[in-house]
Amino acid sequence: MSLSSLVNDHPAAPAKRARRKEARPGELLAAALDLFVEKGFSATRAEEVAKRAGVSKGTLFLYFSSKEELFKAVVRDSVSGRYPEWRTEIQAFKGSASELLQRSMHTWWSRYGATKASGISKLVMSEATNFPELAMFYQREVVEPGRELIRSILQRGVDSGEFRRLDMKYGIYTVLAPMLFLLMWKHSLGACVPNNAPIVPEDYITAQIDTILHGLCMPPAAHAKKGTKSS
Amino acid sequence: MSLSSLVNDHPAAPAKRARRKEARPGELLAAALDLFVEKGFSATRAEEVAKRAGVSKGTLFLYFSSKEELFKAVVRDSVSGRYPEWRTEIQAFKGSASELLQRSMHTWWSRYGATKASGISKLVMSEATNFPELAMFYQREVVEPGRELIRSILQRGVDSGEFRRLDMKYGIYTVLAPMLFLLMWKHSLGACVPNNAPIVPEDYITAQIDTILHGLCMPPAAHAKKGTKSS
DNA sequence: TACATTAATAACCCGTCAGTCATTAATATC
DNA sequence: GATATTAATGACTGACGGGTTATTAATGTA
Repeated sequence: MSLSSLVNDHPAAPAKRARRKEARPGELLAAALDLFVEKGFSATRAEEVAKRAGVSKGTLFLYFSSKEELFKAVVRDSVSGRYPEWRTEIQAFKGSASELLQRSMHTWWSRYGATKASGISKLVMSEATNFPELAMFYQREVVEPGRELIRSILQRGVDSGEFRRLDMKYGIYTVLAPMLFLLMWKHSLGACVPNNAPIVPEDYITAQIDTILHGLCMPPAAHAKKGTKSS
Repeated sequence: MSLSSLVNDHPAAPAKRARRKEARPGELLAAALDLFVEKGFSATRAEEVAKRAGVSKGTLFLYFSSKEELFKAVVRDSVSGRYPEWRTEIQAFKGSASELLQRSMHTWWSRYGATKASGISKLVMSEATNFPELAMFYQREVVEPGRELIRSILQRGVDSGEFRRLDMKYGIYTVLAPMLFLLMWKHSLGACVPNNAPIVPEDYITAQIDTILHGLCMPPAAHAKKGTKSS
């Protein structure tokens, strides 16, 4: 683009003050997602969001009435929207509950955990107490639906006799805790502390699944077979 | 105290400008811990810490050269100091690795997780990327020693044949992840979102231990015994 | 009582930042 | 081309907050 302006600066030139009402909101949301994930809600500067979107601060407030509204729009745009698709896939899955759980966890990582959008979850956990309105918004739009998805997976295993009978209230956390921990780690200490043995998410998840399904203890039946991994 | 000043305001009166060089640091640390835990690092105001310690802002900076130094002092005072005791207790424990793991997790909660000091862990996870120096300080003084403690517990179980052979690198997270998740939850969404089924930490930990040790799947040997819980 | 020392203070400095508003310029209409 | 409309701007405001410093007063010493 800088080339084009050197070679030919009349047509398709960057246009310093272009009027692009349609494109602005999307560009602002993209810039805001980047910066919220990188710095958190509080530390993100409205002016910097605007600059990254190629616009002045005044313009940002022309499209979003406040920083909080901007944040909510980002969440709706890049997090809540994914649930319907996942719900459908889970319901359509043919196979054992173990397989479903494995696939769901790996898929969740590749489609959400590994993307920029996952930084939003970390941000909310981090700043919930300072911005209770945002926390409640997130709880309603993201946490509750997510809980239901996990519950449906576990319930399938219990109903089929594949899983032990579980107290669902806490059983959900068996899945949720390791995944959210991975997210938090990736976006906090894992991101800024030099580590000679960094977590490889896929390996971490594989290891967690193995323990979630089979536990740390030697299986009672497998008397002499030390160290059996199910993989 | 306000009573004493009404009844008798000459001896033992609050003394507006008392010189108490010995007591200040401790009082400032206590006030800082409260506020850091309540609001986080960035959102905590130096002046408010001073006020809570019954002192002016200038006095705070007389004892701690900056907000970051104040924070480090809080960490040393209320987190790092506990490790030697725990290490000793774990090494001295007589009993199975399962029992040791159970006791360690419950003890960790009652002595750390349930206290104010645990808010420091949440704070660091939350603000690590914005304050990398603090993150590295915490990694060195808290995370690494903690990892070693968990490793020693799991290794004991593997050595005795009680646990399956584990990849220690990820095995540690089997214990660490559910505990840190509980901490994060307690200090974030759990603290500000009204919830009709709040997590009861002791029950959560008990449930997690059960899954960590035995997994979700029905034990292969226990053919018809659906839903067996260990505890 | 006089003087020296230093703990404590409060006003101050300087930078930051969410949100506003008068002004400017790109487009639409005639 | 003239005029109206409105997208976009950037200077501005008001509040905030970490850290400093000149001043004050409590205590120790003689």
